Amino acid sequence: MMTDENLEQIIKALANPARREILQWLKQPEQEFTEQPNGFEQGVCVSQIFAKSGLSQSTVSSHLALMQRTGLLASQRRGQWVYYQRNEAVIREFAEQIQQTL
Amino acid sequence: MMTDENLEQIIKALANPARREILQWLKQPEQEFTEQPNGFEQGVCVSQIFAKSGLSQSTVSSHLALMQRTGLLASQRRGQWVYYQRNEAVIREFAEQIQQTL
DNA sequence: TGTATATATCGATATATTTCGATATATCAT
DNA sequence: ATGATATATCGAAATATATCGATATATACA
Repeated sequence: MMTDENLEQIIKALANPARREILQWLKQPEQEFTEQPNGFEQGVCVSQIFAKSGLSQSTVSSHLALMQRTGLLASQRRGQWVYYQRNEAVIREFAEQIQQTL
Repeated sequence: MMTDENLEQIIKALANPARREILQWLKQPEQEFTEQPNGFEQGVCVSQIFAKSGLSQSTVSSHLALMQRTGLLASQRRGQWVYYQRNEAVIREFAEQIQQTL
């Protein structure tokens, strides 16, 4: 069960269009991004998201970091790259919480 | 089917704790507010929400107006009073949209 | 050990949101 | 009409968020 604070964080995270867009892209990496060295198993690396976003590298990095803090995303460093992916469990729980409590 | 713009408005509306709290209060007016002249059938009047909120009258009024613009609330003037109530259809549709598209 | 590449952090600025008090408007009661 | 009550709007100040460029850190490779 998600804390109220976490719920609040997630709602705020979603209140930004750039972050919502990134979250959508990460649903279907094969469709949204070009091939990566190690495939999309561990997620999509920051530079790909950056390339697609039209935002600065620092802005993208901070959006990703924020979504990770909320639990919406998980990240894994693999050498020089950091791969971000959706945390489906958290996303599902958030959606259920909204259904039940809103 | 809700437009993307409306979805965006609603998420932003919910990104504020005072507005979320008001939305919760309006689920069970009998429990949250003192009796009103005409009962709670048409909703709860601004002054009651104001009294409970700890915010200024103008702030409460603007939160309510914003939630009405998004569709989350509906309002009805009855003499000097304006009654606000949840728009359950919109709230339900929003929750479903989140479930399906997040 | 350098140098290149990927990502994160910092500091500054621009924009958006929240909140308030003052005031306007709308309705009611006398 | 006048005064009282309820709500909305306006303008300003405070706070939060988004964004950027510059720079720091982390890893890879020659």
